[in-house]
Amino acid sequence: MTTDFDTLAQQLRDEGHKLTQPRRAILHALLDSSKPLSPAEIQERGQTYYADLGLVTVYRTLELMADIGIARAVHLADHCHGYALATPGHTHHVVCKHCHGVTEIVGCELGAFLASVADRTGYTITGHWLEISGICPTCQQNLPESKH
Amino acid sequence: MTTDFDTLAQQLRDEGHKLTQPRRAILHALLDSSKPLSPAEIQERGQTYYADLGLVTVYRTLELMADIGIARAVHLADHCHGYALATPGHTHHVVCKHCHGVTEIVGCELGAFLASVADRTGYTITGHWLEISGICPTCQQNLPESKH
DNA sequence: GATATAAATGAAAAACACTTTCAATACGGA
DNA sequence: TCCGTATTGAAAGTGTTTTTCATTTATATC
Ligand SMILES: [Mn+2]
Ligand SMILES: [Mn+2]
Ligand SMILES: [Zn+2]
Ligand SMILES: [Zn+2]
Repeated sequence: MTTDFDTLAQQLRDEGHKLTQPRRAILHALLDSSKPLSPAEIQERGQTYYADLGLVTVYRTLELMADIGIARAVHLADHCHGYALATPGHTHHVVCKHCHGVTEIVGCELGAFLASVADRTGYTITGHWLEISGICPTCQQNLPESKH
Repeated sequence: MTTDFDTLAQQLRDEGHKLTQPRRAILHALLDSSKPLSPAEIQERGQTYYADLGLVTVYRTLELMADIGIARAVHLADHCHGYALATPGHTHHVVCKHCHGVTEIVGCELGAFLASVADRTGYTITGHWLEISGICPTCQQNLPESKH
């Protein structure tokens, strides 16, 4: 159940990537932390494992690890890059990975889930983001073949 | 039900803010669009309504409108600022608005909701973000008073 | 263990996104 | 119409992410 270093390292190898010192350092940094880290934080912590670790490599490696499924990007509340009018009633969005079109989902059915989160964590919940990604109907038609 | 220009403009006035040409232009730009726009896109489109619209004003106005509840920030998939290991089983996070601590939520209870989204929109759903914000138990104790 | 080769790296610079400062302007009440 | 203040845009500053490219490193093969 616990993801350990060797398992993650092997996943890299299995996907045909090299197991380099920078990548080892980044894995260790992520394993050490109980919370999401910014690229700069990952560089800083990773340098205790590999002193020359560069920031550019951190960016590249995180992208690679996210592609493979080893790491995941977590949006922090700052630096939001899009705005929409706040339609009454609270909505969410589905974004097409291919054409980047956005479809609004009216209605939010997270009430019960959020209540249970409040229960389990002790947090007072004040807001949430939900964004769904997929392929829109139009793009499904135009690209019935490839995968990436 | 439809949010029209006059209603939104009046909301600005009601909150004690001036109804300026830049703000009008930004409202029009947002009303025109069916999807979330970046600040730069809003400036560009807003300039068809007010040619001198500056980007700084766009940032300030969006923040104001979000405070009032007229606009909302929507995270687009780019420019993520944090990474975490993809723990097995798919998790979400609650982020404390005060201390920025992060608590992981194990388990995802969105299956039924996502299925209904697929039904309603025709999208093939390939992934989702859910992030919850609130005040953690510790911060609730340390700040039982103020609001902002 | 040495060698060959492509993948991966870090430095530097460029591109981009966002914020702060401040003098000039425009809104809205009187 | 006039006035006081909220609001504005230019400019400069800060921090983040990407691109480019010469060098280095991992690994497969010998
Ligand atoms: Mn919701
Ligand atoms: Mn989920
Ligand atoms: Zn599409
Ligand atoms: Zn907290």
